[in-house]
Amino acid sequence: MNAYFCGMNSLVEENYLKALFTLSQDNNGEVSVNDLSKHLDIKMPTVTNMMKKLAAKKLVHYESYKPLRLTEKGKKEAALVIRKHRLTEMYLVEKMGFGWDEVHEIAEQIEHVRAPEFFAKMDELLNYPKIDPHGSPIPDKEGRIEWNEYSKLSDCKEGDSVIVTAVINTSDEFLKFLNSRAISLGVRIRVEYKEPFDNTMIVSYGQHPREALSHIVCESLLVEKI
Amino acid sequence: MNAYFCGMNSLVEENYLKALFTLSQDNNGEVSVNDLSKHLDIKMPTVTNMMKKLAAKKLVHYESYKPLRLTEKGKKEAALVIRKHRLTEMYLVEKMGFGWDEVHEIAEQIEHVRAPEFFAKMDELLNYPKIDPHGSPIPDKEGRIEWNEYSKLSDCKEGDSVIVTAVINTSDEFLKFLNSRAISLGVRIRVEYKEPFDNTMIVSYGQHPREALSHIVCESLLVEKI
DNA sequence: ATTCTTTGTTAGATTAATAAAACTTTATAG
DNA sequence: CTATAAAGTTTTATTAATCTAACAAAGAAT
Repeated sequence: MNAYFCGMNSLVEENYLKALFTLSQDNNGEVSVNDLSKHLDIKMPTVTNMMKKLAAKKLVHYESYKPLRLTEKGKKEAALVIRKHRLTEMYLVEKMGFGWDEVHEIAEQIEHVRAPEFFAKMDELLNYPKIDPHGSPIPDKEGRIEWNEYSKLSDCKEGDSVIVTAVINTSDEFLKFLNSRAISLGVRIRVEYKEPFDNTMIVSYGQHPREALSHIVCESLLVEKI
Repeated sequence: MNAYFCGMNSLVEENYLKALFTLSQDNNGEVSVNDLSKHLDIKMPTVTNMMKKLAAKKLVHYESYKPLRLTEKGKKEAALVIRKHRLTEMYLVEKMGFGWDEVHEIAEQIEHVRAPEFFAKMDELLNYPKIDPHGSPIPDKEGRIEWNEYSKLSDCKEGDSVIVTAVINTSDEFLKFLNSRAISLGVRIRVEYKEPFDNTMIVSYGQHPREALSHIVCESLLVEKI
């Protein structure tokens, strides 16, 4: 058998779990064999078969003709794969200089690497990020996910009041910039005006009644609406 | 079939090629089925089978009961896998702070990632290194290898004259240190004395008749004997 | 030169992941 | 309430990678 190369729970299994996890978010935990089949581009009989195997491993609840549901164990496994994927995306963007749009395919591959130290190191070098470059939450080492509704400051409207919750870009320059404007996690910001031409925002916060933040900056600040 | 996940030439195939390449260096290009079998920890019949498949793909020359030999195409493929492995090792050490001893297993996994941009980026960030952290040459993008005989300065004896050919550690601090002592690629160094206690070396070069280089420094300098 | 050992090959079987064809269940539309 | 469509399942088959057992060739040792 091939488990030596592909790892204990194979890369194939990881892909099924990830797909189940993703699809189940849109439909309160239930996934149809058909949707899964289409999502993975694998024929339905194959999917049915694999579901029986995953059920035998207590990773999914499976009953004939019923919708599929991940077990708690399955959810955790899936979350850990997603953790590897999102950490990788974050690393590729932050530390290697890839664009947000370029990293998905690469991360799709690297997420299957079996080397905990490697992912732990990325986590450390990124300073234990809670979100990925697209603002999606990164599950923790136990597979737990903080389901916060983050939005980019750049997506807020005039009059919105928000709390800065995370930064996407953690480059030195950006952090220095934030520092120079006394913006840090937890700061409460109000959008006073949004320039239609270049999307620059005039905001107020703390001792700063009127700061201009460029669109680039606003895109890298994730906030929670209040 | 599984090629969608494992890639065009599977990860398994890559491992056979890599092993063939490695083993053939010790024996002017010839490898026995037995050695390959032991090296990969795969039984002989399986190896024979695989050799027939690789022969069908023109990657090895195979004749019953004769030693195995990689074809030119096979050598190139193998070198490209080794390139990915060594680039990865170099990246893990240089950019992520792993120790030389920790990186092999991780690189063993990442070398099978199919994402040319990823390896190209590592290459770029490492400034196109020619050798890996152990001083082994990194094949170029065409799979060509410069077969130079590099040794570490720390392995040289009193009286040896050498030319500095490469540095293993490319950290800012180390490069600054080298700069401060006017050591750069191409400098001709003579080992005057080697302190038995801590392996510090007293060397002479250019305008410097007597510089002391610690063991740590000497281990990071690769040289060509003359 | 005959025997024994090592090395290599063949044949047959297994497992994981897949698909095609045929069949069954559930849902939908008259 | 049937008839049909859609979704799901079963059965059978294929491919890649592996193994064990049995056999064959090459090489070494007397």
